[in-house]
Amino acid sequence: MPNTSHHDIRNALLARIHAGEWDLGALIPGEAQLADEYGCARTTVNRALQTLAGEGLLVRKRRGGTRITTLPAKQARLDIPVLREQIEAQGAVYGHELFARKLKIPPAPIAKALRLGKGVKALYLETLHRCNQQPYAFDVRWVNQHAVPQVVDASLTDMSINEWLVRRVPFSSGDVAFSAVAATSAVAAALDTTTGTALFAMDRTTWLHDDFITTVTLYYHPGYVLSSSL
Amino acid sequence: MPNTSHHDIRNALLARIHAGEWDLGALIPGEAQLADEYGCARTTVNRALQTLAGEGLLVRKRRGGTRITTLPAKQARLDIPVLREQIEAQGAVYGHELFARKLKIPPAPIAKALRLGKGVKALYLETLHRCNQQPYAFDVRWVNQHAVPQVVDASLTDMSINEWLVRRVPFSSGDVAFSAVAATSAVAAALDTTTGTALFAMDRTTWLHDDFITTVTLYYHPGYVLSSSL
DNA sequence: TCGGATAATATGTATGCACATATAAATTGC
DNA sequence: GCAATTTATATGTGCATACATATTATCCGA
Repeated sequence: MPNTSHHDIRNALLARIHAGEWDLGALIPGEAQLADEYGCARTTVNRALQTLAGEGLLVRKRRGGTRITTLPAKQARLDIPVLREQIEAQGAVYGHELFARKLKIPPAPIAKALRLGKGVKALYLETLHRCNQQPYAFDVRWVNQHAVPQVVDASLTDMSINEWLVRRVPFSSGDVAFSAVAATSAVAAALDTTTGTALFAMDRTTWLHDDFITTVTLYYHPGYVLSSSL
Repeated sequence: MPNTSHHDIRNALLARIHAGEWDLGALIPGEAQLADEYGCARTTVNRALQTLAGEGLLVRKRRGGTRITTLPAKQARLDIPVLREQIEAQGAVYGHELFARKLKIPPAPIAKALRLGKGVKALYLETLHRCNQQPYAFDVRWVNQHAVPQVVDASLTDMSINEWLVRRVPFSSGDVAFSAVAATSAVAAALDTTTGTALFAMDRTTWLHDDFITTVTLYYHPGYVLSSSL
Protein backbone atom coordinates (compact mmCIF):
# COMPACT_ATOMS: atom_id res chain seq x y z
CA MET A 1 0.00 0.00 0.00
CA PRO A 2 1.48 3.36 -0.96
CA ASN A 3 0.67 6.58 0.71
CA THR A 4 -2.92 7.70 1.24
CA SER A 5 -4.19 8.74 -2.16
CA HIS A 6 -6.77 11.37 -2.88
CA HIS A 7 -9.03 8.52 -3.92
CA ASP A 8 -8.85 6.95 -0.50
CA ILE A 9 -9.63 10.25 1.10
CA ARG A 10 -12.50 10.87 -1.27
CA ASN A 11 -13.96 7.51 -0.37
CA ALA A 12 -13.45 8.02 3.32
CA LEU A 13 -15.20 11.38 3.17
CA LEU A 14 -17.98 9.96 1.01
CA ALA A 15 -18.59 7.30 3.63
CA ARG A 16 -18.75 9.95 6.34
CA ILE A 17 -21.22 11.97 4.30
CA HIS A 18 -23.44 8.97 3.73
CA ALA A 19 -23.16 8.01 7.36
CA GLY A 20 -24.85 11.32 8.12
CA GLU A 21 -21.96 12.75 10.10
CA TRP A 22 -22.89 16.18 8.76
CA ASP A 23 -26.37 17.50 8.07
CA LEU A 24 -27.37 18.74 4.68
CA GLY A 25 -25.96 22.25 4.34
CA ALA A 26 -23.56 21.87 7.25
CA LEU A 27 -19.97 23.03 7.20
CA ILE A 28 -17.38 20.30 7.18
CA PRO A 29 -13.83 20.66 8.54
CA GLY A 30 -11.35 22.69 6.54
CA GLU A 31 -8.68 21.28 4.31
CA ALA A 32 -5.93 21.88 6.79
CA GLN A 33 -7.75 20.04 9.56
CA LEU A 34 -8.64 17.10 7.35
CA ALA A 35 -5.08 16.90 6.10
CA ASP A 36 -3.96 16.73 9.68
CA GLU A 37 -6.57 14.07 10.45
CA TYR A 38 -5.61 11.87 7.56
CA GLY A 39 -1.93 12.59 7.90
CA CYS A 40 -1.38 13.88 4.40
CA ALA A 41 -0.69 17.11 2.60
CA ARG A 42 -3.39 19.71 2.17
CA THR A 43 -2.98 19.36 -1.59
CA THR A 44 -4.21 15.81 -1.37
CA VAL A 45 -7.27 16.70 0.65
CA ASN A 46 -7.92 19.56 -1.74
CA ARG A 47 -7.98 17.13 -4.61
CA ALA A 48 -10.42 14.82 -2.83
CA LEU A 49 -12.73 17.67 -1.91
CA GLN A 50 -12.67 19.07 -5.43
CA THR A 51 -13.62 15.68 -6.75
CA LEU A 52 -16.59 15.42 -4.39
CA ALA A 53 -17.60 18.96 -5.26
CA GLY A 54 -17.46 18.05 -8.93
CA GLU A 55 -19.76 15.14 -8.20
CA GLY A 56 -22.23 17.56 -6.72
CA LEU A 57 -21.98 16.37 -3.12
CA LEU A 58 -20.15 19.35 -1.71
CA VAL A 59 -20.26 23.08 -2.29
CA ARG A 60 -17.05 24.96 -1.74
CA LYS A 61 -16.47 28.68 -1.36
CA ARG A 62 -13.29 30.57 -0.75
CA ARG A 63 -13.12 31.75 2.76
CA GLY A 64 -16.60 30.28 3.23
CA GLY A 65 -15.48 26.72 3.67
CA THR A 66 -16.94 23.50 2.36
CA ARG A 67 -20.48 22.37 3.03
CA ILE A 68 -22.75 19.48 2.19
CA THR A 69 -24.98 20.30 -0.77
CA THR A 70 -28.43 21.29 0.42
CA LEU A 71 -30.28 20.25 -2.67
CA PRO A 72 -28.45 17.30 -4.05
CA ALA A 73 -28.97 18.66 -7.56
CA LYS A 74 -29.12 15.16 -8.76
CA GLN A 75 -27.22 14.71 -11.91
CA ALA A 76 -27.70 11.67 -13.97
CA ARG A 77 -25.09 10.84 -16.50
CA LEU A 78 -26.64 9.30 -19.51
CA ASP A 79 -24.55 7.28 -21.84
CA ILE A 80 -25.64 7.69 -25.41
CA PRO A 81 -23.80 4.92 -27.18
CA VAL A 82 -23.78 4.17 -30.83
CA LEU A 83 -26.87 2.07 -31.43
CA ARG A 84 -24.91 -0.86 -32.78
CA GLU A 85 -22.83 -1.05 -29.64
CA GLN A 86 -25.83 -0.65 -27.41
CA ILE A 87 -27.47 -3.62 -29.08
CA GLU A 88 -24.41 -5.81 -29.33
CA ALA A 89 -23.59 -5.12 -25.70
CA GLN A 90 -26.68 -7.08 -24.75
CA GLY A 91 -25.59 -9.96 -26.92
CA ALA A 92 -28.07 -9.30 -29.68
CA VAL A 93 -27.59 -9.04 -33.40
CA TYR A 94 -27.56 -5.57 -34.88
CA GLY A 95 -28.89 -4.72 -38.29
CA HIS A 96 -29.87 -1.59 -40.15
CA GLU A 97 -31.75 -0.70 -43.24
CA LEU A 98 -31.73 2.49 -45.27
CA PHE A 99 -35.29 3.58 -46.05
CA ALA A 100 -34.67 6.95 -47.64
CA ARG A 101 -31.75 9.05 -48.77
CA LYS A 102 -32.14 12.19 -50.76
CA LEU A 103 -30.94 15.73 -51.07
CA LYS A 104 -33.75 18.13 -50.52
CA ILE A 105 -34.70 21.46 -49.12
CA PRO A 106 -35.72 21.04 -45.48
CA PRO A 107 -39.01 22.48 -44.27
CA ALA A 108 -38.73 26.07 -43.11
CA PRO A 109 -38.77 25.45 -39.34
CA ILE A 110 -35.99 22.88 -39.63
CA ALA A 111 -33.93 25.03 -41.97
CA LYS A 112 -34.22 27.86 -39.53
CA ALA A 113 -33.27 25.78 -36.52
CA LEU A 114 -30.24 24.53 -38.39
CA ARG A 115 -29.31 28.02 -39.52
CA LEU A 116 -29.30 26.95 -43.14
CA GLY A 117 -30.04 29.58 -45.75
CA LYS A 118 -33.32 29.60 -47.56
CA GLY A 119 -33.46 27.09 -50.38
CA VAL A 120 -30.26 25.30 -49.30
CA LYS A 121 -30.49 21.56 -49.70
CA ALA A 122 -29.49 19.09 -47.02
CA LEU A 123 -29.21 15.33 -46.94
CA TYR A 124 -32.29 13.62 -45.59
CA LEU A 125 -32.03 10.05 -44.34
CA GLU A 126 -34.34 7.50 -42.82
CA THR A 127 -32.76 4.45 -41.26
CA LEU A 128 -34.26 1.58 -39.31
CA HIS A 129 -32.04 0.01 -36.68
CA ARG A 130 -32.85 -3.57 -35.79
CA CYS A 131 -32.12 -5.74 -32.79
CA ASN A 132 -32.37 -9.46 -33.51
CA GLN A 133 -34.35 -8.64 -36.64
CA GLN A 134 -36.93 -6.74 -34.61
CA PRO A 135 -37.31 -2.99 -35.18
CA TYR A 136 -35.37 -1.17 -32.49
CA ALA A 137 -35.28 2.49 -33.44
CA PHE A 138 -36.28 4.56 -36.42
CA ASP A 139 -33.70 7.21 -37.28
CA VAL A 140 -34.90 10.33 -39.11
CA ARG A 141 -32.04 12.64 -39.89
CA TRP A 142 -30.81 15.75 -41.68
CA VAL A 143 -27.12 16.13 -42.44
CA ASN A 144 -25.39 19.31 -43.57
CA GLN A 145 -23.71 18.24 -46.80
CA HIS A 146 -21.57 21.36 -46.84
CA ALA A 147 -20.03 20.64 -43.48
CA VAL A 148 -19.59 16.95 -44.24
CA PRO A 149 -19.23 16.68 -48.03
CA GLN A 150 -17.93 13.09 -47.97
CA VAL A 151 -21.27 11.89 -46.67
CA VAL A 152 -22.92 12.39 -50.04
CA ASP A 153 -20.88 9.60 -51.60
CA ALA A 154 -20.51 7.40 -48.54
CA SER A 155 -21.76 3.86 -48.76
CA LEU A 156 -24.11 3.44 -45.87
CA THR A 157 -24.77 -0.25 -46.28
CA ASP A 158 -21.97 -1.62 -44.13
CA MET A 159 -22.07 1.13 -41.59
CA SER A 160 -25.15 3.08 -40.57
CA ILE A 161 -25.21 6.83 -40.93
CA ASN A 162 -25.35 6.99 -37.16
CA GLU A 163 -22.04 5.23 -36.75
CA TRP A 164 -20.50 6.77 -39.85
CA LEU A 165 -20.87 10.25 -38.44
CA VAL A 166 -19.75 9.34 -34.95
CA ARG A 167 -16.60 7.73 -36.22
CA ARG A 168 -15.62 10.44 -38.64
CA VAL A 169 -16.89 13.81 -37.61
CA PRO A 170 -15.96 15.53 -34.38
CA PHE A 171 -18.30 18.07 -32.95
CA SER A 172 -17.85 20.83 -30.47
CA SER A 173 -21.31 21.20 -29.06
CA GLY A 174 -24.73 19.72 -29.21
CA ASP A 175 -27.91 19.11 -27.38
CA VAL A 176 -30.25 16.26 -26.72
CA ALA A 177 -33.89 16.21 -25.84
CA PHE A 178 -36.09 13.36 -24.79
CA SER A 179 -39.83 13.22 -25.13
CA ALA A 180 -42.81 10.97 -25.59
CA VAL A 181 -44.72 11.11 -28.83
CA ALA A 182 -47.57 9.28 -30.42
CA ALA A 183 -46.44 7.28 -33.42
CA THR A 184 -47.39 8.78 -36.76
CA SER A 185 -48.50 6.32 -39.40
CA ALA A 186 -45.12 6.40 -41.13
CA VAL A 187 -43.13 5.81 -37.97
CA ALA A 188 -45.58 3.19 -36.78
CA ALA A 189 -45.18 1.33 -40.05
CA ALA A 190 -41.39 1.35 -39.76
CA LEU A 191 -41.47 0.12 -36.19
CA ASP A 192 -44.14 -2.43 -36.94
CA THR A 193 -46.59 -1.05 -34.44
CA THR A 194 -49.83 0.87 -34.56
CA THR A 195 -50.46 4.53 -35.12
CA GLY A 196 -50.80 6.44 -31.88
CA THR A 197 -48.62 4.13 -29.79
CA ALA A 198 -46.59 6.01 -27.18
CA LEU A 199 -42.96 6.10 -28.29
CA PHE A 200 -39.86 7.29 -26.55
CA ALA A 201 -38.02 9.75 -28.77
CA MET A 202 -34.60 11.33 -28.63
CA ASP A 203 -33.67 14.43 -30.60
CA ARG A 204 -30.05 15.24 -31.03
CA THR A 205 -28.39 18.12 -32.85
CA THR A 206 -24.66 18.61 -33.12
CA TRP A 207 -22.44 21.47 -34.23
CA LEU A 208 -18.82 21.98 -35.07
CA HIS A 209 -18.17 25.54 -34.00
CA ASP A 210 -20.83 27.43 -35.91
CA ASP A 211 -21.51 24.81 -38.53
CA PHE A 212 -24.50 22.60 -38.18
CA ILE A 213 -23.53 18.96 -38.63
CA THR A 214 -26.59 16.85 -38.12
CA THR A 215 -29.90 16.65 -36.39
CA VAL A 216 -31.63 13.39 -35.74
CA THR A 217 -34.79 12.11 -34.16
CA LEU A 218 -34.67 8.54 -32.94
CA TYR A 219 -38.03 6.90 -32.37
CA TYR A 220 -37.48 3.88 -30.16
CA HIS A 221 -39.61 0.77 -30.24
CA PRO A 222 -42.58 0.64 -27.87
CA GLY A 223 -41.52 -0.30 -24.37
CA TYR A 224 -38.01 1.13 -24.63
CA VAL A 225 -36.57 2.39 -21.36
CA LEU A 226 -33.56 4.65 -20.96
CA SER A 227 -31.94 4.08 -17.61
CA SER A 228 -29.01 5.33 -15.64
CA SER A 229 -27.77 5.41 -12.09
CA LEU A 230 -27.39 8.44 -9.87
CA MET B 1 -3.27 37.69 -15.81
CA PRO B 2 -1.42 35.34 -13.50
CA ASN B 3 0.43 32.29 -14.68
CA THR B 4 -1.02 29.83 -17.16
CA SER B 5 -3.67 27.87 -15.32
CA HIS B 6 -4.75 24.34 -16.00
CA HIS B 7 -8.03 25.82 -17.18
CA ASP B 8 -6.29 27.82 -19.86
CA ILE B 9 -4.41 24.77 -20.98
CA ARG B 10 -7.56 22.68 -21.00
CA ASN B 11 -9.25 25.25 -23.18
CA ALA B 12 -6.29 25.56 -25.50
CA LEU B 13 -6.18 21.80 -25.94
CA LEU B 14 -9.93 21.63 -26.40
CA ALA B 15 -9.67 24.17 -29.19
CA ARG B 16 -6.94 22.14 -30.84
CA ILE B 17 -9.05 19.01 -30.59
CA HIS B 18 -12.04 20.74 -32.11
CA ALA B 19 -9.86 22.26 -34.79
CA GLY B 20 -9.14 18.72 -35.89
CA GLU B 21 -5.40 18.91 -35.23
CA TRP B 22 -5.49 15.24 -34.25
CA ASP B 23 -7.63 12.52 -35.80
CA LEU B 24 -10.02 10.50 -33.71
CA GLY B 25 -7.97 7.84 -31.95
CA ALA B 26 -4.67 9.57 -32.61
CA LEU B 27 -1.92 9.99 -30.05
CA ILE B 28 -1.37 13.50 -28.80
CA PRO B 29 1.95 14.84 -27.46
CA GLY B 30 3.04 13.72 -24.03
CA GLU B 31 2.70 15.73 -20.86
CA ALA B 32 6.35 16.69 -20.82
CA GLN B 33 6.27 18.02 -24.34
CA LEU B 34 3.05 19.97 -23.79
CA ALA B 35 4.44 21.40 -20.58
CA ASP B 36 7.42 22.57 -22.52
CA GLU B 37 5.22 24.00 -25.26
CA TYR B 38 3.04 25.94 -22.86
CA GLY B 39 5.91 26.83 -20.57
CA CYS B 40 4.46 25.37 -17.41
CA ALA B 41 5.00 22.46 -15.08
CA ARG B 42 4.06 18.95 -16.09
CA THR B 43 1.70 18.88 -13.11
CA THR B 44 -0.37 21.59 -14.69
CA VAL B 45 -0.64 19.85 -18.03
CA ASN B 46 -1.48 16.64 -16.19
CA ARG B 47 -4.36 18.37 -14.52
CA ALA B 48 -5.69 19.72 -17.80
CA LEU B 49 -5.42 16.35 -19.51
CA GLN B 50 -7.11 14.57 -16.64
CA THR B 51 -9.96 17.04 -16.85
CA LEU B 52 -10.41 16.44 -20.56
CA ALA B 53 -10.20 12.71 -19.99
CA GLY B 54 -12.90 13.02 -17.33
CA GLU B 55 -15.05 14.81 -19.85
CA GLY B 56 -14.68 11.88 -22.15
CA LEU B 57 -12.63 13.61 -24.83
CA LEU B 58 -9.35 11.86 -24.19
CA VAL B 59 -8.32 8.38 -23.21
CA ARG B 60 -5.14 8.03 -21.22
CA LYS B 61 -3.03 5.00 -20.50
CA ARG B 62 0.17 4.68 -18.58
CA ARG B 63 3.09 4.27 -20.86
CA GLY B 64 0.59 4.22 -23.70
CA GLY B 65 0.13 7.95 -23.93
CA THR B 66 -2.98 10.05 -24.44
CA ARG B 67 -5.27 9.67 -27.42
CA ILE B 68 -8.40 11.31 -28.74
CA THR B 69 -11.48 9.27 -27.88
CA THR B 70 -12.57 7.24 -30.87
CA LEU B 71 -16.26 7.42 -30.01
CA PRO B 72 -16.58 10.93 -28.70
CA ALA B 73 -18.99 12.54 -26.29
CA LYS B 74 -21.55 9.92 -25.73
CA GLN B 75 -22.37 11.29 -22.31
CA ALA B 76 -25.08 13.70 -21.47
CA ARG B 77 -25.44 15.08 -18.00
CA LEU B 78 -29.00 15.54 -16.96
CA ASP B 79 -29.91 17.76 -14.11
CA ILE B 80 -32.89 16.52 -12.22
CA PRO B 81 -33.96 19.48 -10.12
CA VAL B 82 -36.70 19.59 -7.55
CA LEU B 83 -39.91 20.18 -9.47
CA ARG B 84 -40.68 23.40 -7.65
CA GLU B 85 -37.35 24.88 -8.66
CA GLN B 86 -37.66 23.66 -12.18
CA ILE B 87 -40.98 25.44 -12.51
CA GLU B 88 -40.03 28.59 -10.66
CA ALA B 89 -36.84 28.83 -12.70
CA GLN B 90 -38.97 29.56 -15.73
CA GLY B 91 -40.83 32.27 -13.91
CA ALA B 92 -43.99 30.28 -13.36
CA VAL B 93 -46.02 29.67 -10.25
CA TYR B 94 -45.61 26.32 -8.59
CA GLY B 95 -48.39 24.50 -6.81
CA HIS B 96 -49.03 21.02 -5.56
CA GLU B 97 -51.94 18.99 -4.37
CA LEU B 98 -52.03 15.80 -2.36
CA PHE B 99 -54.40 13.28 -3.92
CA ALA B 100 -53.74 10.23 -1.81
CA ARG B 101 -51.76 9.30 1.26
CA LYS B 102 -52.09 5.99 2.99
CA LEU B 103 -50.14 3.21 4.57
CA LYS B 104 -50.64 0.00 2.73
CA ILE B 105 -49.02 -3.17 1.59
CA PRO B 106 -47.49 -2.62 -1.82
CA PRO B 107 -48.25 -5.04 -4.63
CA ALA B 108 -45.89 -8.00 -4.74
CA PRO B 109 -43.69 -6.87 -7.64
CA ILE B 110 -43.09 -3.51 -6.03
CA ALA B 111 -42.46 -5.00 -2.60
CA LYS B 112 -39.94 -7.32 -4.14
CA ALA B 113 -38.17 -4.59 -6.07
CA LEU B 114 -37.94 -2.55 -2.89
CA ARG B 115 -36.70 -5.52 -0.91
CA LEU B 116 -39.49 -5.10 1.59
CA GLY B 117 -40.64 -8.19 3.46
CA LYS B 118 -43.96 -9.76 2.66
CA GLY B 119 -46.86 -7.97 4.27
CA VAL B 120 -44.78 -4.92 5.25
CA LYS B 121 -46.66 -1.68 4.80
CA ALA B 122 -45.22 1.34 3.07
CA LEU B 123 -46.46 4.89 2.58
CA TYR B 124 -48.25 5.43 -0.70
CA LEU B 125 -48.64 8.96 -2.04
CA GLU B 126 -50.12 10.59 -5.07
CA THR B 127 -49.28 14.24 -5.68
CA LEU B 128 -50.08 16.53 -8.55
CA HIS B 129 -47.53 19.23 -9.29
CA ARG B 130 -48.86 22.28 -11.05
CA CYS B 131 -47.26 25.00 -13.14
CA ASN B 132 -49.36 28.17 -13.38
CA GLN B 133 -52.37 26.16 -12.21
CA GLN B 134 -51.95 23.73 -15.08
CA PRO B 135 -51.12 20.11 -14.31
CA TYR B 136 -47.39 19.63 -14.74
CA ALA B 137 -46.53 16.21 -13.40
CA PHE B 138 -48.34 13.49 -11.51
CA ASP B 139 -46.20 11.95 -8.79
CA VAL B 140 -46.96 8.38 -7.72
CA ARG B 141 -44.71 7.27 -4.91
CA TRP B 142 -43.88 4.68 -2.28
CA VAL B 143 -41.85 5.66 0.75
CA ASN B 144 -40.23 3.31 3.24
CA GLN B 145 -41.70 4.43 6.54
CA HIS B 146 -39.11 2.45 8.49
CA ALA B 147 -36.17 4.22 6.88
CA VAL B 148 -37.86 7.62 7.15
CA PRO B 149 -40.20 7.43 10.14
CA GLN B 150 -40.72 11.21 10.36
CA VAL B 151 -42.50 11.18 7.02
CA VAL B 152 -45.57 9.56 8.51
CA ASP B 153 -46.37 12.65 10.53
CA ALA B 154 -45.00 15.25 8.18
CA SER B 155 -47.34 17.94 6.95
CA LEU B 156 -47.11 17.83 3.22
CA THR B 157 -49.25 20.83 2.49
CA ASP B 158 -46.58 23.51 2.51
CA MET B 159 -43.89 21.37 1.02
CA SER B 160 -44.45 18.57 -1.44
CA ILE B 161 -43.26 15.09 -0.61
CA ASN B 162 -40.81 15.47 -3.46
CA GLU B 163 -39.10 18.42 -1.88
CA TRP B 164 -39.53 17.16 1.67
CA LEU B 165 -37.49 14.08 0.94
CA VAL B 166 -34.83 15.89 -1.04
CA ARG B 167 -34.28 18.39 1.72
CA ARG B 168 -34.15 15.93 4.55
CA VAL B 169 -32.98 12.54 3.48
CA PRO B 170 -29.59 11.85 1.96
CA PHE B 171 -29.14 8.84 -0.23
CA SER B 172 -26.15 6.91 -1.30
CA SER B 173 -27.31 5.42 -4.54
CA GLY B 174 -30.21 5.37 -6.89
CA ASP B 175 -31.29 4.93 -10.42
CA VAL B 176 -33.50 6.70 -12.91
CA ALA B 177 -35.28 5.46 -15.95
CA PHE B 178 -37.13 7.34 -18.62
CA SER B 179 -39.82 5.96 -20.83
CA ALA B 180 -42.92 6.77 -22.79
CA VAL B 181 -46.23 5.40 -21.62
CA ALA B 182 -49.85 5.69 -22.61
CA ALA B 183 -51.87 7.50 -19.94
CA THR B 184 -54.10 5.25 -17.87
CA SER B 185 -57.48 6.64 -17.03
CA ALA B 186 -56.41 7.63 -13.52
CA VAL B 187 -53.29 9.42 -14.67
CA ALA B 188 -55.14 11.02 -17.56
CA ALA B 189 -57.72 12.37 -15.15
CA ALA B 190 -55.08 13.88 -12.89
CA LEU B 191 -53.26 15.51 -15.78
CA ASP B 192 -56.47 16.66 -17.37
CA THR B 193 -55.88 14.84 -20.61
CA THR B 194 -57.32 11.81 -22.34
CA THR B 195 -56.66 8.15 -21.76
CA GLY B 196 -53.98 6.77 -24.06
CA THR B 197 -52.13 10.04 -24.55
CA ALA B 198 -48.36 9.54 -24.86
CA LEU B 199 -46.71 10.72 -21.65
CA PHE B 200 -43.09 11.12 -20.72
CA ALA B 201 -42.41 9.24 -17.50
CA MET B 202 -39.49 9.18 -15.12
CA ASP B 203 -38.98 6.42 -12.57
CA ARG B 204 -36.59 7.03 -9.76
CA THR B 205 -35.60 4.81 -6.86
CA THR B 206 -33.16 5.80 -4.14
CA TRP B 207 -31.33 3.93 -1.40
CA LEU B 208 -29.35 4.78 1.66
CA HIS B 209 -26.84 1.97 1.87
CA ASP B 210 -29.04 -1.09 1.85
CA ASP B 211 -32.23 0.62 2.93
CA PHE B 212 -34.81 1.50 0.37
CA ILE B 213 -35.92 5.09 0.73
CA THR B 214 -38.39 5.90 -1.99
CA THR B 215 -39.47 5.02 -5.46
CA VAL B 216 -41.44 7.39 -7.61
CA THR B 217 -42.94 7.56 -11.03
CA LEU B 218 -43.45 11.03 -12.42
CA TYR B 219 -45.89 11.29 -15.30
CA TYR B 220 -45.25 14.58 -17.05
CA HIS B 221 -47.89 16.57 -18.86
CA PRO B 222 -48.33 15.89 -22.57
CA GLY B 223 -45.69 17.69 -24.59
CA TYR B 224 -43.06 17.72 -21.89
CA VAL B 225 -39.47 17.64 -23.17
CA LEU B 226 -36.39 16.85 -21.13
CA SER B 227 -33.36 18.49 -22.62
CA SER B 228 -29.70 18.80 -21.97
CA SER B 229 -26.54 19.79 -23.77
CA LEU B 230 -23.64 17.59 -24.68
C1' DT C 1 11.32 -18.44 -33.36
C1' DC C 2 9.12 -18.13 -29.42
C1' DG C 3 8.49 -17.08 -24.61
C1' DG C 4 10.01 -14.97 -20.64
C1' DA C 5 12.83 -11.68 -18.19
C1' DT C 6 14.28 -6.81 -18.35
C1' DA C 7 14.51 -2.10 -19.41
C1' DA C 8 12.36 2.12 -20.92
C1' DT C 9 8.74 5.40 -20.61
C1' DA C 10 4.22 8.01 -20.09
C1' DT C 11 1.08 8.73 -16.85
C1' DG C 12 -0.42 8.83 -11.70
C1' DT C 13 0.20 10.86 -7.43
C1' DA C 14 2.13 12.84 -2.90
C1' DT C 15 4.48 16.74 -0.85
C1' DG C 16 6.14 21.32 0.70
C1' DC C 17 6.05 25.69 -0.52
C1' DA C 18 4.53 30.14 -2.24
C1' DC C 19 1.26 33.05 -3.66
C1' DA C 20 -3.54 34.28 -5.66
C1' DT C 21 -8.26 35.28 -4.72
C1' DA C 22 -12.80 35.54 -2.96
C1' DT C 23 -15.36 36.72 0.85
C1' DA C 24 -16.77 36.56 5.70
C1' DA C 25 -15.77 39.11 9.64
C1' DA C 26 -13.98 42.90 12.02
C1' DT C 27 -12.99 47.63 12.14
C1' DT C 28 -13.22 52.25 11.11
C1' DG C 29 -15.35 56.70 9.78
C1' DC C 30 -19.18 59.58 9.63
C1' DG D 1 -26.31 53.25 13.73
C1' DC D 2 -24.82 52.29 9.14
C1' DA D 3 -21.92 52.24 5.23
C1' DA D 4 -17.23 51.91 3.69
C1' DT D 5 -12.81 49.95 4.42
C1' DT D 6 -9.59 46.81 6.08
C1' DT D 7 -8.14 42.32 7.76
C1' DA D 8 -8.27 37.50 8.30
C1' DT D 9 -8.95 33.10 6.40
C1' DA D 10 -10.32 28.98 3.49
C1' DT D 11 -9.96 27.58 -0.81
C1' DG D 12 -7.55 27.77 -5.63
C1' DT D 13 -3.51 27.08 -8.06
C1' DG D 14 1.37 26.62 -9.81
C1' DC D 15 5.84 24.51 -9.35
C1' DA D 16 9.84 21.40 -8.53
C1' DT D 17 10.75 17.11 -7.04
C1' DA D 18 10.45 12.34 -6.06
C1' DC D 19 8.70 8.09 -6.54
C1' DA D 20 4.85 4.62 -8.04
C1' DT D 21 2.83 1.89 -11.57
C1' DA D 22 1.24 0.07 -15.78
C1' DT D 23 2.46 -1.05 -20.14
C1' DT D 24 5.07 -1.19 -24.25
C1' DA D 25 9.38 -2.32 -26.24
C1' DT D 26 13.60 -4.76 -26.14
C1' DC D 27 16.73 -8.28 -25.29
C1' DC D 28 18.18 -12.86 -24.58
C1' DG D 29 18.38 -17.66 -23.98
C1' DA D 30 16.65 -22.25 -25.05
